[in-house]
Amino acid sequence: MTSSAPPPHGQVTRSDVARYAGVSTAVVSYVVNAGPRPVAEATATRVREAIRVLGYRPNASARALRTGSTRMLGLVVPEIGNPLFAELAVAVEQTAARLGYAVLLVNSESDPRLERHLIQSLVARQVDGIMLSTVQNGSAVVDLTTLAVPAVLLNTFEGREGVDTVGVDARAGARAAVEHLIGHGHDRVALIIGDSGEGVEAREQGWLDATRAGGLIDGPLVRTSFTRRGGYDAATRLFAGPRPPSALFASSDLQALGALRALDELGLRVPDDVAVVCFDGTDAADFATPQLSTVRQPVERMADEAVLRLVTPREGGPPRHSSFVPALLTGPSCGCAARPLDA
Amino acid sequence: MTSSAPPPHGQVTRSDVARYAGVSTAVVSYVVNAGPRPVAEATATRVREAIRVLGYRPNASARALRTGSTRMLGLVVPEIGNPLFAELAVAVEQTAARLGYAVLLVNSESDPRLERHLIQSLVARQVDGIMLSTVQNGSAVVDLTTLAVPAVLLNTFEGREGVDTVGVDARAGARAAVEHLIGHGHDRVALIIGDSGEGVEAREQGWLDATRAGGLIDGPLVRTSFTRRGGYDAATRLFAGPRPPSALFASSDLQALGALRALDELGLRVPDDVAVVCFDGTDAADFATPQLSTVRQPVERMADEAVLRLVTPREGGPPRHSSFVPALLTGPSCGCAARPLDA
DNA sequence: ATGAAAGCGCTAACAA
DNA sequence: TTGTTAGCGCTTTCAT
Repeated sequence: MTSSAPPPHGQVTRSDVARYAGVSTAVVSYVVNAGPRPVAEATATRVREAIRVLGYRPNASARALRTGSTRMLGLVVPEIGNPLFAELAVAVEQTAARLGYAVLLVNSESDPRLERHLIQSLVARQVDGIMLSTVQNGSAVVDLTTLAVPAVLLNTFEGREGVDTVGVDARAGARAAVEHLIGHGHDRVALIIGDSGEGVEAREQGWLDATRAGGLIDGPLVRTSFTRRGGYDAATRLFAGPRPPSALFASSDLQALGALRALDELGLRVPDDVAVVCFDGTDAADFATPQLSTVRQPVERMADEAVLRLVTPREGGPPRHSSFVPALLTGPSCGCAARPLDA
Repeated sequence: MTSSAPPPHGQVTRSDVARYAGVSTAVVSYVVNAGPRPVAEATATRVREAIRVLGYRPNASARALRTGSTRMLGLVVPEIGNPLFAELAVAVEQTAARLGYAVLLVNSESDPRLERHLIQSLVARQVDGIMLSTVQNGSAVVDLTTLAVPAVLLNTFEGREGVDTVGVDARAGARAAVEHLIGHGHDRVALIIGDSGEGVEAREQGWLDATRAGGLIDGPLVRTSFTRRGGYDAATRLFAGPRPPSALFASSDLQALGALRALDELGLRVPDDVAVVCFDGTDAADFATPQLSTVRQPVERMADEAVLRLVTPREGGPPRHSSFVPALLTGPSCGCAARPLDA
């Protein structure tokens, strides 16, 4: 039993370990980081033992200061209560964790001012990269390019000047959804569309593509928030008018959920009186009553791509846009058969 | 126009600012931190100008290393896809932000092993405190007390040895819910209960309290996960038997959502054939079809309390338990009138 | 294979 | 009121 008890107060540092193991602090570093210089196996064992005995934990702040990397990524979402963003956050976190990064997840609550503030705060905390699911189309992006922190924009439909982007081909997805409704014989397909944020125009365009290709006159359109509440209000308004639609395409699962509620209150049955299809493809759509037909965003793949972009920064070259293809999942809400629920 | 351009590469540091403003680095610190020593207004203005011109941002890692505080809190939740935890996360984030703290939010996916790992990783990142909404009842808590990081357990029904706890009086809430169903004339109230995690026993106990006080025989009980899927499976099973219940109490909003779906598939109407009440009181319950009667957890107040506990550590004294009283929100799913939706 | 030591950017005690 | 400076814990270059 040698001396070298852990210090009475304060944290155990690398030099406590070094002293206990009878080596230099450099060697402790080599052991902890498995490099960059080799260490004799016997020495390494002694060091590991010292670490265990003393309960040593490396100080991440010191390491970050020294290396210039916190191994943290920032993720900004408009609202974590939206299952799409919840799923995205989970996927991002998992991918990041696999690569040794932690994720600082923050909520902009769809507020551009708050969004800006949060981005600044992430930068101040020295995150190694920022993923932004932005509310707005322009301003925050400017910040991003002048930030000196790698950034990627998530949920964008198309590329952006000066930033990497990752998104889904929302136009094609929306078009497929509406074409499917037309295939069911509907000739008046209303659109419930988000009032801001990325990909709104694309979804609207896809809806137009399909209605026009199908020779339909443009159906009614309501612009509202991406929430349950938005969908509820929109559906209520759509069916208050004189010529209600026979089908509904909602730009988010959440909006469709709200619409289902409104339709129920109006005594309209889905899909008999009104067919419904939506966009996102989260669990919430799977378990809605009736199960919602929905355009599934490949959240995991988008998350992987975004994280990879940040942690393997490409040298030079123009910013890139990755577009993923969404898949239409059909279900009873448009008159198709139910799909099996995930286990 | 003096010299002192920002350094060609690398970050602008406090000494760049000091040089530009013609002061010492200490003064820059005093200005940035508004203390601890006073600075002449003229000097402060010059410093602020320098900060602006050079685009200086304090390095959080260096500050953390120096002060021993990262001003970050960790929040561990079992699943961010559950709206209860999403709401909790938002509330925690807001309270923390107000006090100058950021929140590292992580997902344990209800996996005890992962939960442990995440807690360790939060400690390694030097968070100033940890909030844990734990999956399990015992083991992780042990970790917590030996962690040398302030911790508080969220979503607990009662106090715990050695840790601060914050929770809801789930037993009283469950009892109120079930008594309400009995008041509607139901004499066979099934319980769909979570299979692990905090507060499970309390909810079960509250259900028992009510059925026994009402002179009912104990209804059927299904133990399942806290998810939509769990509720769906449980309801399916409950109504496959010979003597189905006339009412259902589910231990989470999500379970109730799943149950609604199952009931619909079985051709049972709510509340005519089966009444449903659940626990949590999230937005999801508000917008379900039909609107769910639910026991609302005061998420914001619990979050406030948890954050406050961590950032204002009390000296000595035994750990404390804060219990909040939930409120029963009635709605059509049990036969009451709909409640107005939040704006 | 290992050790000594510089220095990352910041805060605050001490000096002036 | 302001300046000087030690040192937080770590990584890594340069010696040995």
